Amino acid sequence: MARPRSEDKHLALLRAATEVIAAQGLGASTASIAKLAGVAEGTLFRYFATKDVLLAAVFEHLIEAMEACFTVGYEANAPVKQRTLVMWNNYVDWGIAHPAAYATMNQLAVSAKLAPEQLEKAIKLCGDVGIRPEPAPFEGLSSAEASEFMDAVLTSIANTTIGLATVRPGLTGAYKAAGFEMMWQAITPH
Amino acid sequence: MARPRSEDKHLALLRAATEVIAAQGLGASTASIAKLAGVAEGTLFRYFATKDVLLAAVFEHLIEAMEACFTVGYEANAPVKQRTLVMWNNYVDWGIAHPAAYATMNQLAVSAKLAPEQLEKAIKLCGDVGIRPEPAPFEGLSSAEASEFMDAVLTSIANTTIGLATVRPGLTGAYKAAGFEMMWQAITPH
Amino acid sequence: MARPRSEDKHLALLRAATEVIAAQGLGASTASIAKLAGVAEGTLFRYFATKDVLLAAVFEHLIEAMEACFTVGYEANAPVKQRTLVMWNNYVDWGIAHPAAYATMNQLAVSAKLAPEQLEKAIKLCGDVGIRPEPAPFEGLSSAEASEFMDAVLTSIANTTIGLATVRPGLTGAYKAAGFEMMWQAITPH
Amino acid sequence: MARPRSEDKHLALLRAATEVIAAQGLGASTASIAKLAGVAEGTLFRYFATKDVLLAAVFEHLIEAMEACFTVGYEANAPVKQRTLVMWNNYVDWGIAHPAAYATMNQLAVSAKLAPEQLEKAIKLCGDVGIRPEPAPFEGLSSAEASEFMDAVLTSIANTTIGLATVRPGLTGAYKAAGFEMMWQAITPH
DNA sequence: AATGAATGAGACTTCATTCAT
DNA sequence: TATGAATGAAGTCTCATTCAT
Repeated sequence: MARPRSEDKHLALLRAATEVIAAQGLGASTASIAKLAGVAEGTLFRYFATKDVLLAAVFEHLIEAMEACFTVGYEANAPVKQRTLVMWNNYVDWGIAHPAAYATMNQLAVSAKLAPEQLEKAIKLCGDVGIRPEPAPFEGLSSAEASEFMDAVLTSIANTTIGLATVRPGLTGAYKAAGFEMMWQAITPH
Repeated sequence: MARPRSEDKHLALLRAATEVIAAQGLGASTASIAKLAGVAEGTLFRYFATKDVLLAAVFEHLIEAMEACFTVGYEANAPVKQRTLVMWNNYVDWGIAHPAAYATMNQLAVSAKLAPEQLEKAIKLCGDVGIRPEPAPFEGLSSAEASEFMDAVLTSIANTTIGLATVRPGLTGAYKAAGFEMMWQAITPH
Repeated sequence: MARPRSEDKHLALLRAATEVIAAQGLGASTASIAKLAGVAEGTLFRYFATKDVLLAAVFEHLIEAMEACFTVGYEANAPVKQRTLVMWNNYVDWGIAHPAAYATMNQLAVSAKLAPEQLEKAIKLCGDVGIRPEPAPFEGLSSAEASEFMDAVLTSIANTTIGLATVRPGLTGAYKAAGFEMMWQAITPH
Repeated sequence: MARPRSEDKHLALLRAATEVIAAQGLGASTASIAKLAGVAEGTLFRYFATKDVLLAAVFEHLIEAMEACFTVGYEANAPVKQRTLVMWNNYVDWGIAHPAAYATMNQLAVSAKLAPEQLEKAIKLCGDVGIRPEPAPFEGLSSAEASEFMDAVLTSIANTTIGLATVRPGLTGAYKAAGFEMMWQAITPH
């Protein structure tokens, strides 16, 4: 019967937090976030009980936003390399297109402010990105350990690609292609 | 600023900062750093005019410390792959052996608290790490651009290796070998 | 070697807190206390880590101040009633002379902000006030229980006396005498 | 202010306030009171314009509730001591039976949040409790002043009795009897 | 009349930096 | 030079009260 809670404000706060954190780091004040979102300082705490709760929600939101991009253009029947390429492009494109989101997500990922289960989710998502060939047999690593390592390498090359492409947007296409080639060589058994 | 008296205190502050920042992040208080260094709160500011100045000095110091490890075991006449392996091991071993230094360096590198020329230095160092084969010719990238990209990929795989090895110390040897293989495949022209 | 911590400020804060709490209750802000003490807001927290710590220290300080008045005029050889009268007067006079201290002490005593051992101390002090005849035998109460009850009654009558005397200062002398008589009748066995 | 609709809600708020204040002190939030009362935050302010107004109403309500207990078992023809005993028991029993109400009333009584005329009322009620012998003639006090003092003493002993009985419920009967004896001795002329 | 979202003042506390000793 | 007491701005969060629904 009262004014309903505004989905708009909820979203505005998440977006504002994403921008402000990208620019100023996790130390960004709740006041600056509220201001950018266009709400009063106190209002932020009606939507998120605590700054940490807000940060967790931002992470969740960014993960979901990213996830949503991943299915685009994906075809289950295509050969492995092509499917991997689609995912690669989706991920890299997302990172380049949303630099604030990308930066904030990275800051949160290394911040020790997230619950373990949230990081799990993110790691699992990264695993999904890695449609890739059978894990190469590495001396001293089980198949699962090798898989995990390869996924991590895949992700780190993608991040490197995003980083450079953001700095030199003109070379985005070339970076994406070259990055994919390097990544593919890295994780293909020889 | 005249060079302050005690070289000991200068160093103690840098080390204390490294430890405290690794543990608590860049928000760590100057008071806690001074305390761990065994000096008074105010003394810190006689050695470093500002917290940001201290942070920059910490970064500089860590870069130098790392650099010092790089020449170990290096032989100019050995074949490329072997020389690269030596550097690889030096870097990865350093990261694993000095987790606080490694963590703090990474925090600083992404913190927007560093002057551009400092980051340059770090990037250049990473370039030096990369004793590696001739850059592969990538469509749309100049030789210098390809070089830079390959160096960045090399570094990112090394960091991934350090990260996993730190989490699972028992597999350090296997990670180092597998990581090197993947990296080498990635940056070798095919 | 640095400026020594000021005993003056420590005391000024305790006194300011006593005054402000007497006037505004335990909800009084630390800012108002610091202001009345003539120090910066932050300074308060150098002397007392927390508002609760300050409150506990205020209580302690008031108890000690009160204790200090109790030995005045006390003669161990005098008859019981006379010794009791001396204590009675000391206590009542103190309460009347320091209304803010008296009010603040009472507020703190009922505030659930004090550690149990602090209340113990206060209760023990009240017991000391009660130089009084042998406990009367009350049906269903052990000697210790009767003692405790009598002390409590003694204190409550003293407090009542202080309260009325503060409201009507002109009658202080009469209240003190009448209060003592009533108290004495109450706790003397019949 | 037009009389609000629901007598139920009015009462629920008064009761909720009594409970919450007993548990958390006068700093208890209006939100928590509204919640316990089962109404919305804003609704509270339709019944009580201000938090202070609510507090005053709570006090009033408790005084009335207490008053209602006083006539129980009272017989105008009985001897004085017996009539006094009836009142004594009524008061003490009420305090023990309604600890939240009793605690809240005391908190309010010392809070400086009440208008003088309200305290008057409370004091007058305490006077009514004191069916008691003729005031003793005390040096320097008029008959009215002595009366007032004796009433105050009577009340304070009753409160002491309630306090101890609440802490040690097993001794309630003994405390009540002993308390009455002490009180009676105190206020009987000798 | 009732609701609860929104507000912003103000509470407690931390901290980089200054400065008296 | 070294110290650590002092400062006050700024941060997170709470809450009485207002107001759109």
